[in-house]
Amino acid sequence: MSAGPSRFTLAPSSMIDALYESMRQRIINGEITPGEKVTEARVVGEYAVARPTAKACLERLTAAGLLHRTAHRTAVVPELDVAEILDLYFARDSIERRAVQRLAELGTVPAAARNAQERIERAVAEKDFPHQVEADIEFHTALVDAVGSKRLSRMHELIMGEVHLTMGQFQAHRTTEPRTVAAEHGAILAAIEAGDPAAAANHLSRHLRAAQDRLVARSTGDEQAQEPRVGA
Amino acid sequence: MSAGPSRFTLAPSSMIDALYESMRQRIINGEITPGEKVTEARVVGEYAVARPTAKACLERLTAAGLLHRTAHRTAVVPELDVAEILDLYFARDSIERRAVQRLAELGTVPAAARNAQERIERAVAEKDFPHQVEADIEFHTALVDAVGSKRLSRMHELIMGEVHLTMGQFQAHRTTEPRTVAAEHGAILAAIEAGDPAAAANHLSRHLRAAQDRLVARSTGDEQAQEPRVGA
DNA sequence: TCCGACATACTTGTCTAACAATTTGTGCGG
DNA sequence: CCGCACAAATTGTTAGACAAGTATGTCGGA
Repeated sequence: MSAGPSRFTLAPSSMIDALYESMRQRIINGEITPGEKVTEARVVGEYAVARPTAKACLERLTAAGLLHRTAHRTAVVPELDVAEILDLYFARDSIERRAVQRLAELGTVPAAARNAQERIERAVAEKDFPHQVEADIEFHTALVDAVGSKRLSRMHELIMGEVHLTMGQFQAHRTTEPRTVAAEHGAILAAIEAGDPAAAANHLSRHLRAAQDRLVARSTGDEQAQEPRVGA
Repeated sequence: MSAGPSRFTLAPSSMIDALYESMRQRIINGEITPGEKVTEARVVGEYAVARPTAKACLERLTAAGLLHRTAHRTAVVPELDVAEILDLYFARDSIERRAVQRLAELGTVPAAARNAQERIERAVAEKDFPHQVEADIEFHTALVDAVGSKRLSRMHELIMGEVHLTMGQFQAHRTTEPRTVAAEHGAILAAIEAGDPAAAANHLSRHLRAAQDRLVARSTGDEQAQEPRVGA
């Protein structure tokens, strides 16, 4: 219609949304390290926004599990211990297992999942770890979204922030084994296509279990090596 | 300790929390009917609070599914159609089914659940429908919480607001069958105590299916009787 | 030297006031 | 009867301010 002075706003149309996205990226990519304090005043200073805006942003991040906050205390980026990793993956398995079961019953393999898997392989070839992590998240999110349940997707989204957080921190150690991951993803999709709910669920649970074990192994191994090393 | 001028604040220590609780009760009990608009200015006028406070309250209610809101539009109490009821109960079943499975594996019957069941029977005897609904919610919440997974509980909480909403609206029709409900609850607990995950899950799914069918039946029946009647 | 109480600084919770941007409703004219 | 422009209502965001709570540091006493 009117080719007037309208600007295309790729920004999420809302100041708070944009803030949230930016802060989310920074936390996930490890730019803001676990244990680091994030005050409202700091956000105000870094982005030139008003304090209520920063406050709303921190509240959203807290709701997504990317920040921890109590009463009148400063928000901090959480460092998940072993118990919380187990809890997180139990919740994750509950949702995704149900999702792939339903998908197998319907026999519908989501195109978005195949798409994400291709992107994973491309990122692996280019040794682009951030995109590899992102594509992996998208693969699992695509599975859940394909069920078509708004509420299942919302519940999944509620915990995937924390999952992303653990993987982002994990990425610094770059000990992922992309070949195994690709094979496991393929097995899940194959079981869905074959219409075998039990097999799909089992493949998924094994896949998640492997990821969980890697995280736990790193977490316990890091216990005495808290400080980041400085030299090679 | 100074026994000074400290007042005992039973209110949830935060203005916004108190507001949220009050509004939540009013929406669930049907005082604010589905389809009714809830502007920020209205909340400001009714509670004598500042607009930012009211805004934060509405945002929380929206996150809990008790209000629907888009962009610059006024928030409204949602009326769930059949498709959304099915979606809601699919999500609910996913969580609670997993919970009772895990409980049966551990063989631990939560005391809070038995407690809630007693309260249901008492409310039924006194024909106190609001408390009956509340105790029923607490029964199911107790099952999930007993698993001990913070994140599973949070996901459950995310959708139970909407469940409470449907039951609150349902309550006006008072067509629940308390005897059947008590028997179904008992069967679930028995299966958990017996350590039979599959049986517990099946009992639970049947129970939820029955509740869902009642809601759907009412919803389709109400389709042509939209307006509330004025006379007896 | 060590421990505890008080004072101070920092951070968050909430309010008042205001302006900007967007949606919705209404009335006029074609 | 339909479309367009204007006006009202509502929300998004900002600024500044004060109160309340927490954490920290210092000082005095044992």
